[in-house]
Amino acid sequence: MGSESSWRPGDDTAYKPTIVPVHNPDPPVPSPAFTERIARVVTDGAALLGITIRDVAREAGVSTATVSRALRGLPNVDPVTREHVRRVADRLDYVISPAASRLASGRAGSIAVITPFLGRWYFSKVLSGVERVLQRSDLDLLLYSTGDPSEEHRVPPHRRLRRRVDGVLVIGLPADSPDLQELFELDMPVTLIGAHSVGVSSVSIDDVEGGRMASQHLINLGHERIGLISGRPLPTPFFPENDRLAGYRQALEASGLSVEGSLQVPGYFTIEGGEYAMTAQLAQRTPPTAVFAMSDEMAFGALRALRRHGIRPGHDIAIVGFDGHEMCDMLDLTTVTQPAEELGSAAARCLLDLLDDPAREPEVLRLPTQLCVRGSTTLHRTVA
Amino acid sequence: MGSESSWRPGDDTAYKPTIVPVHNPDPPVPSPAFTERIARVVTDGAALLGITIRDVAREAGVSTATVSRALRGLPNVDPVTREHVRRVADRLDYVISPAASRLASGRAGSIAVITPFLGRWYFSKVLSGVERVLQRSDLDLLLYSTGDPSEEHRVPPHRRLRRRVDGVLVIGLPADSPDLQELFELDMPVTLIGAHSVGVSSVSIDDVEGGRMASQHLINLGHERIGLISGRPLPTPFFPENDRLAGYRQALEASGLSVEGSLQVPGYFTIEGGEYAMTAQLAQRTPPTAVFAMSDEMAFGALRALRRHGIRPGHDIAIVGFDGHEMCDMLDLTTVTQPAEELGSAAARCLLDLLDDPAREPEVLRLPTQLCVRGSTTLHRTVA
DNA sequence: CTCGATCGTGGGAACGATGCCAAACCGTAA
DNA sequence: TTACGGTTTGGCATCGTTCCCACGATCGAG
Repeated sequence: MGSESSWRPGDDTAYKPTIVPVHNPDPPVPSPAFTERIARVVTDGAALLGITIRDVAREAGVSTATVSRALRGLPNVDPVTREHVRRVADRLDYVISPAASRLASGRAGSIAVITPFLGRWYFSKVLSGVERVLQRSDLDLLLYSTGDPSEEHRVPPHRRLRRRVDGVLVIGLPADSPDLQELFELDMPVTLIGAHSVGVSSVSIDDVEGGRMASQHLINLGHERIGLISGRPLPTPFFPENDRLAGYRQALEASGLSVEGSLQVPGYFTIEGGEYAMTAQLAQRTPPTAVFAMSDEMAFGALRALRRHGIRPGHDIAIVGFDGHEMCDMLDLTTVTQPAEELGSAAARCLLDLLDDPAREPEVLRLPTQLCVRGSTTLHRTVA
Repeated sequence: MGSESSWRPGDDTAYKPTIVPVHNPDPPVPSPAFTERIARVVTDGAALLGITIRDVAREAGVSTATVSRALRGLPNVDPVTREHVRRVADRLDYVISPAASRLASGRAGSIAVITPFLGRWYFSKVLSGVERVLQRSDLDLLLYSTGDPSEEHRVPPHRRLRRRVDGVLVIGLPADSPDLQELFELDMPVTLIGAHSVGVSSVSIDDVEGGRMASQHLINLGHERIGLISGRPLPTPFFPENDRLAGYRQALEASGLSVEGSLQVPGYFTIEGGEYAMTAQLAQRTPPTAVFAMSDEMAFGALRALRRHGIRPGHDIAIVGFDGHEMCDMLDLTTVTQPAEELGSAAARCLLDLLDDPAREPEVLRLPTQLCVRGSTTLHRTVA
């Protein structure tokens, strides 16, 4: 280490380049408390005890209040003092105790991410985006997975969240869900991802537009019987993809096409589900000539079903997915791309802003989607 | 609510079914502290303050110590007292303050999961398994993503972990990594996932065996030029898949086949990387007749490259992946399946055990892999 | 030169639980 | 009756910060 900058308060305790100041035989005399502390370190093991802010304060010759202010970057600390405190803290390898800090400040220092799934494409991508932003804040990211919103929650997290987090990020819960209402009652900052609700911050895509885009694309190709592979069975009141469904319906109605319930089959957002749904579509007396799957994973399953039946996507039938999964390119699947990771990072930033100033107007962000046309919808269909 | 069970200590403060006990005009007189507290609730807003253990104690007519014991299920509490305290706590909607609890107990009440990636198949599956187990413990799950271990860490988390967590779960960091060494120096319970090291708990698969299984399968089919799509470029000292590579080499050597460096191309565990790697393999003067890709995602990319070149997997070339990705079935890809989610849940259980009793012998678990043969390796090859 | 403002700093009371120890209580045996 | 183990319970110090308030020093304006 280089030369030391000048240093004022309590010059008797001026910075000395000794590594372990305890062994320093010079005045100031080690306070009895400090000696006793060291004794405990020796007997109990250093790891158990750790250095506290008081040790830093004593060693730096200032008060604990000053150490706290200096280390947190608060104003009204002399730059020289601040630097000196930082040095001492560094030298002692001081780590602030989050528990104590949280207790004293009343802040939880962490935010919760609530997601129905972790192992599925969309959710893991969103989470990835969230984490990237949160990493460079000093907030902890607490992860809660609830399982499918239509099922029983494994543990309703609301109770746990109470004094534990400063804000919540919710992925893929429909805005009208009762679970969400409970969450709002906790009144702490919340940002929705992939959903939106009046008076609440949210980052999402325009699902209506996305659904319409996919459907319109099929209509433009001349299709008139357009099937839908939805998520859960359609009478489900609260489900995240109502908007995507609405887009599908609107597009069809706008073109004077009938929206037939028999052409809407649930695929449960899984590959297998998509496969079953496609098979069901094909079993109809008049099968659709085109299918819009509400997620790529279901579309993948649909493609498999088609292959099993010897039906060539893009030739004999048109398929559109939704998400922008990396595999679409491989499988030559037309899809509506959404920026999942960006949804996560934007939402995290949004929540951080909200934490800064809880009175701030809730922000509603819509990120763009894009139709990505591939082989599964190449061939135009002759209008009957 | 129904009738109240009998109740002993301090019968003057016996349970009364009033919702807000403060308004109860009977003795015992509300202590000044309590009145003052309520005043603050009124002015500052109830949400800010919250009910503390003292409120519960006062309302239940017992000491805070008893409340603490009763609510935490500690022994030596009269069942009647316990039930009564529980009821009162419930009625007041009391939530324990994690910060205070942690400060007093010295436990952090949370564990960290450190993973290089979140958005990739393997890691998201493992995380999913971890979360499922941790959910029903009372520990918080803190998520830290580091980015690729070969790159610079975005934030070295070790410092942050110090007083923040009771234990650490590490996914996919090679046991000999320097990062891991630093982690061990924190000396708190650690369980490795997908790696193993002497003296440390770990849950992994037998990667050597897995790599050999895949390679041997190709050898058995009569292949003699077997390419490898690895992760990072091979001279990398610390990378998680050294074992998988070792299995590949062992299998080849055991069959008297030469292990050629030119047949080992990095694919960076991504689809694109796999595609490039496969293209590079094909560009060789004598391309391999079979390829083992160290992950399914890279194998997917390889398949795409093959399609681009008009080469039919299973006919003109054999491909084996590694992981057991759901898409393998769709793409008819032979692969070595590993139980990613179970790795996560087993590791979480292992860490919980370790937290219970830190002196316990470190547990080393190996979960089985399985070769899953599909169309990409069906055709036998005539031995030259 | 005096009077505020402003800045830097220290003292000490919270924050809300836990955990140790002693006290109270209980039933039983001497 | 007393003594005595065992169980319940209460009192209180403690964990390591933050935050409020007070205090002294410095400085420019009147």
